[in-house]
Amino acid sequence: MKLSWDDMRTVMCLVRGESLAGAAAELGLNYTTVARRIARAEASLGVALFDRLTDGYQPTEAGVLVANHAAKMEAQTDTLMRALQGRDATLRGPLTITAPQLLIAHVLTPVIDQFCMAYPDVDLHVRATNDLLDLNRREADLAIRISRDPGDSLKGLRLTAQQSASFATPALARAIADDPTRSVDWIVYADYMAVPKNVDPSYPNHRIRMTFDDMVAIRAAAQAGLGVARMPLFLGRASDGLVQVPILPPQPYPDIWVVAHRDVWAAAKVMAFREMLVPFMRGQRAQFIA
Amino acid sequence: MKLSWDDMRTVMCLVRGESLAGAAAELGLNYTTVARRIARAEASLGVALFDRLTDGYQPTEAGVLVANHAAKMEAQTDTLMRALQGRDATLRGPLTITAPQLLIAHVLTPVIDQFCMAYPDVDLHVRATNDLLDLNRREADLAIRISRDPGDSLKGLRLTAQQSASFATPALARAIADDPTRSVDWIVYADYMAVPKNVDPSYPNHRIRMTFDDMVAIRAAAQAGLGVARMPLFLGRASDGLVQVPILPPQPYPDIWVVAHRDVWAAAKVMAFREMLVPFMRGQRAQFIA
DNA sequence: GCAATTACACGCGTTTTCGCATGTCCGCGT
DNA sequence: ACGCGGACATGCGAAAACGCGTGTAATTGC
Repeated sequence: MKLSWDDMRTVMCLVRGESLAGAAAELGLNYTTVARRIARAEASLGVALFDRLTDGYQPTEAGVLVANHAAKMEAQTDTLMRALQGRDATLRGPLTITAPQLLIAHVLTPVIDQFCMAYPDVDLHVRATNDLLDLNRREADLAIRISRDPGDSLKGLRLTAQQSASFATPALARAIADDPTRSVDWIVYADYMAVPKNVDPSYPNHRIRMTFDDMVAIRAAAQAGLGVARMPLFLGRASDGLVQVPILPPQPYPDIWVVAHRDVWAAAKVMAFREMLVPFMRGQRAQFIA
Repeated sequence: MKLSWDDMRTVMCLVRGESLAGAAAELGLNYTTVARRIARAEASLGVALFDRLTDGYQPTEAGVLVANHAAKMEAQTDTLMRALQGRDATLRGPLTITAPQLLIAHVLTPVIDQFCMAYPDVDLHVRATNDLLDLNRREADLAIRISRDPGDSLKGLRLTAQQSASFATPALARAIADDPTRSVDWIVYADYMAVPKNVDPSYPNHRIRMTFDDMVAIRAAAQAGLGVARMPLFLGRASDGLVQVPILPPQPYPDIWVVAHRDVWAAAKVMAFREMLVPFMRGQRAQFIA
């Protein structure tokens, strides 16, 4: 009736991963090892933790119980790791940052490069994604986010305000300018199935031509001349083949923040990055507002 | 920067055990293994967790940090184990009970024997000690305690009230009866450096002859005729060579309880023991009160 | 209806981990 | 001063854990 802590973690990963292979991937192990550990855990507890079904391992009630407790232990290790990281005064070793794909591509590359040059002993991992990584679970140490506030349990600094506006190809822009009453084709976000508010009333006719769930795709569609897209000023200005059109005057858009968990906010590497990022972004403010 | 959960546990045990050997004993490992795990933990974290001094391993600030978080994880595993145990509906496997030394010796032996006969598949461990074992940390599953209430987070059932009284050898008892004014020598608890309250006023002269921190020793001294001792009725009555003396009339004494953690209270083995214990103790009540 | 895929069990050879024996350093008491 | 015991380091052989390859059953896709 004595269970290894690592075996508890394995049980948790198997419940979470829903298959030996999934758990093994999360643990960085071969799936046979996961199977063996589960067998050992069940033997030492004398309780079945999983039902072996044809399509995989299905946790029993007891298995879920173990997994839930292990999850709390994992939260504890996350807290510990953050605490250790927050104490770390060195400018060596790994640092993971995350930012929206397009912000990295069009704005942040220089400051990332500058940081790597200045601190060659830091091995910087950049996770360019639009998903919000969980800083509590240490998926990243520092995040640059577009949002209205830094969020709970996170510490943040507002880097700049920004605005959005409407963009299209020069040809389409000219056509609309020539005939403001023609119907304007919009390319919009999938979950925002409407023409943007506050469009200039000189352009009375609109329709939604297509929707995407990804800004890269929206921009590509706009660059292909398929319609007008609303996007942050920095993005439209940095995109070849697009010009700003006056249909939608510059609108408020969520601010850009740099955020980190409170525990790691003061870590040397996190501070060093921030101290390079903040003045850099201050110098770039003109890109973001009209 | 990835630390095995078992290594965290090892760090905690080393901080707690204060030497490789102490930690190894707690973990059931060889001390070399502990040393290796600590070295591995430090390597993977890149932080010194212990200072190697000539007289052993001294935890650094970071080591204490790790140990504190591991302690919280341990509490979590304890909770889990109790939960699993509470779900256990079998009457097989280990069951650990604890009770005061003298209560086992003079009262409980028959019911313990009865239980072992009735449930031969349960391997019962009895921890006869006056220390209060920590039921939260699963040092025992069920405890029989002499106290005024079951205590926080524990569930309990009052088995019987009891009283204390004064006991001495028959010779000493006669001598005092012959001359109530002679000075009565008392043998008392070390931390209770006073003659018991509520002594019969017919015996006006008292002095404390000696103190002990252990009831077995007090009884032995009384049996050797060194003086009068206050003890629970059941104990004095069951002790060869002692008779009750009327100096101290029967006094209230803390009740006897059976207690267990709430999580394991309803476990099959715990219930089975309780269901044997409760009627047994009911039958023994006359032993405990005048 | 048959190939491809997913998910797992099993056996074998390798790597890692572990326990034991030995050696060193140091403080302590005689 | 010298022996003794506690606490740790080190090297070696044994044991445990692991990864890989193969085999099987059920499901999916064409």
